Amino acid sequence: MPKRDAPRPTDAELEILNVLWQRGACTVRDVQQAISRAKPAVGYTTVLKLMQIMAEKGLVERDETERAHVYEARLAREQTQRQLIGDLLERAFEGSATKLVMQALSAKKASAEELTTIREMLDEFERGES
Amino acid sequence: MPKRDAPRPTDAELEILNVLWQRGACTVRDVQQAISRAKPAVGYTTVLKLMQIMAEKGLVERDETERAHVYEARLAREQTQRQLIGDLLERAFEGSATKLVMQALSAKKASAEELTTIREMLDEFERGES
DNA sequence: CACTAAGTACGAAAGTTTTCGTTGACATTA
DNA sequence: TAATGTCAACGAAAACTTTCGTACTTAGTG
Repeated sequence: MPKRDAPRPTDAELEILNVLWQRGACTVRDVQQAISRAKPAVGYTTVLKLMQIMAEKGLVERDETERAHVYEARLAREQTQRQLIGDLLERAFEGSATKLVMQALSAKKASAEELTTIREMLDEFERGES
Repeated sequence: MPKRDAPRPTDAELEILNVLWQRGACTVRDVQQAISRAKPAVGYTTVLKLMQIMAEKGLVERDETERAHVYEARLAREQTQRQLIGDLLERAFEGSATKLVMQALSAKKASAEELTTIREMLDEFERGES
């Protein structure tokens, strides 16, 4: 049986994935401490349980060779980002990427620098597509 | 007491909001039928219950003057879209609108026409901001 | 009036997500 | 070796989401 598609990660799962993407493969303790640095702190076993569930769901891969298991995100950050964007596109934007981009720019006042980067991206995108 | 901020709508709630945005103020039956046209059908009382909860949460406003209550989205579609995008930006894109736009374009192959529209938006945005 | 149709309210079940306590295994060290 | 600390596993509680059955109300109709 091939690995089933990874489901959309929940909020708490995404928080864990962010740590794994930023720091690479991690133990549960690594992740728990990283999260607790930025937040009111969540218990160790909470994070452990979530990561076990994520392994079952196929969101992360677990290396059990060491006593402290090491977890790694199974999909690249960009891949998950595309998944989340595509999902939101369908659920809230009627599939219109244009509208989504428009709201993205007004949701977070983009800097001039960002706008330039986006313009460059558009150029590249157009070249690659046509 | 001022109305508390509307929380992020859940998946099922967003589906209802989509109907209200598209058709304007609606009764529960209107919404239930609209949803059932596009889906395996969900029960009437399910939709009713959801809309009652949404009224409590402040996602919709309810007009009870008629026997069949009439519901209306409390926030404009664009406002909710911004909320969802802003939320996703924080949770999955480290706040980088640029990265989000990039993934949006590659998640859904944007057409040349869309790219043009986006460019125009960027121009307008830049003028308005600087 | 009795009956039916269409509506709201309510509560509870089922599913999912998030939380953490407890247990037992294993390692480190006094 | 005994005590202490770290870990995975498990189960269950708590919170939230989605579903629908049932009861009650009101309006229309024979």
